[in-house]
Amino acid sequence: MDTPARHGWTLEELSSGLAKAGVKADFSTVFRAVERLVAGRQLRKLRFDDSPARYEPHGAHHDHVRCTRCAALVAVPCLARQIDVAAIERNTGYTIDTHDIVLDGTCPSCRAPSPRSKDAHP
Amino acid sequence: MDTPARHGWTLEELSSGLAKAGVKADFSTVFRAVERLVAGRQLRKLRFDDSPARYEPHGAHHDHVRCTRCAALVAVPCLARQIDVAAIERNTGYTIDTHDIVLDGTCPSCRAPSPRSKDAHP
DNA sequence: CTAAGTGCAAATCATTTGCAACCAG
DNA sequence: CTGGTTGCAAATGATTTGCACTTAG
Repeated sequence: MDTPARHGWTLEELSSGLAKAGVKADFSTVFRAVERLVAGRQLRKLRFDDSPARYEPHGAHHDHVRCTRCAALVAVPCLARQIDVAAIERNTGYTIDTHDIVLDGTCPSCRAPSPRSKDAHP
Repeated sequence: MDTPARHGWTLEELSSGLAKAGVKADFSTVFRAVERLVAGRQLRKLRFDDSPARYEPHGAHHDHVRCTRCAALVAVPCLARQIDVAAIERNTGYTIDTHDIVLDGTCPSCRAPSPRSKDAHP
């Protein structure tokens, strides 16, 4: 099933979205604007697998669960609270300020209903 | 430079590494072999930011801490144990089988105690 | 012989960048 | 005028794919 939730936008989506909204902006202009926002920490750049980068407003942080078969994406509340970040900062010397957590698995639809599985074994 | 820990290999590294080891294999051959292994769950494909994909043996799982300034990468023991995965499976209906956790922050060297920083910026 | 694996070159795809025209101050 | 933006086109970089050719079984 299709997920109504947005997990940020790709440049393509932003660009065509703007166009549809009547704003004329070249792809490269959108690209430059967005990159500027990323640099200024207004946006976060997300990478899922091989798909094009997605950008999300920096405040809207949440983590993701992703179906490895159909690539469906679901957002879950920030999981970092469950991680002992302080311990990691202590052990690595790094100062942590954000994160990207993606849990990979199989979504309900891809899991059982279908009787035909093709790529399960060698 | 320092390569205390490997975080998988890029195709480029694998390819040239093989060459150096006397194995003659075209880039595309390496690519196909590696992708096959990923499909067969022998390797995991990792994505860090914009850099080329890295592949790591599926068993060697660990998570990462990354410096947003110099991109230095450090491995930390699997953090998923700290996350209540069961709850997520319950809430999303997904079956989780793996994950990718990247904590972003600033490494000690970039934090600035030292006057000389490699990539100083305005 | 047949199917699978390989090298090479060319095609894709997503992103970046160079540069001249353009707009606000 | 002057500096910062834009659009367009062309350049990159990383992957992927088509196809003819070997090679193992």
